[in-house]
Amino acid sequence: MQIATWNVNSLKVRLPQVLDWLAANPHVAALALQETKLEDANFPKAEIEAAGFHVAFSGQKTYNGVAIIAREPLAEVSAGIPGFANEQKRGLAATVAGVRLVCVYVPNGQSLDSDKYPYKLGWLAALTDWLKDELERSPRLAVLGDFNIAPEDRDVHDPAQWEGQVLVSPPERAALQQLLALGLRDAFRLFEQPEKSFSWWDYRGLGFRRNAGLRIDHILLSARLAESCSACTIDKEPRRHERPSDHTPVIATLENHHG
DNA sequence: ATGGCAGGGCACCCCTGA
Repeated sequence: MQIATWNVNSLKVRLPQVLDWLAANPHVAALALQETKLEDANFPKAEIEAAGFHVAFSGQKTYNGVAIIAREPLAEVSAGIPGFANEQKRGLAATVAGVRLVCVYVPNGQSLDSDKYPYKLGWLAALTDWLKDELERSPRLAVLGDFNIAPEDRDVHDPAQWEGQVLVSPPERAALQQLLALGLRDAFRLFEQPEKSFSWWDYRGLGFRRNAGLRIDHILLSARLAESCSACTIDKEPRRHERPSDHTPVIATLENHHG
């Protein structure tokens, strides 16, 4: 089975692309979406179910919003981070085919001197606390989403240009390392990868054409799932579409095993 | 030093994204 994540930057605009992509990628058992930007009352549940999928979602008007689309029913669905103020709809967990999936849209942070920056770090700390418990309950766990953190300089098209900015700052990178220290692995780095591999490119200034991007969308796997992971790839194809999202899907392939 | 592009709200210019 494959699991995938994609920040769609408005599901209202991108739903046809999402359904086309799922049809073209039949091994994707579950797809985590971020930035749906839809209140639950307006979520296209019927359209997604009519296409043969199951779906869970947690959204709000204008900003944020997360969803998980799956080919099998979703169990034990929970929105948000337990014990954390969840006005911003940025987290969703569900179990699909025996795998615990946690879909995250980590706050952007805006800039290092913004109030949103400490909010981002606090959000990540709360996520880490929660996932520690979640991992004890669910050894087969994957955290998928837009982390808004480029883990290392090799995940940045121009590290000198980005130095000192949000998405690459040492405290953000340290927060990601704290998350990994729970026993999670960055699926993409389990394998040899092409240099200059990114998952987001700025709409402005021909960012995609210049490959001026960042790798900020990640799939983190528990030790058990990392053992069964045989590939992790970034699918750049949707970024070439008309009206693309600025992010592209990231896909991890998990070999079937028992237990 | 600034804006570039895109989406949404909601009323046309502003906010946010990354």
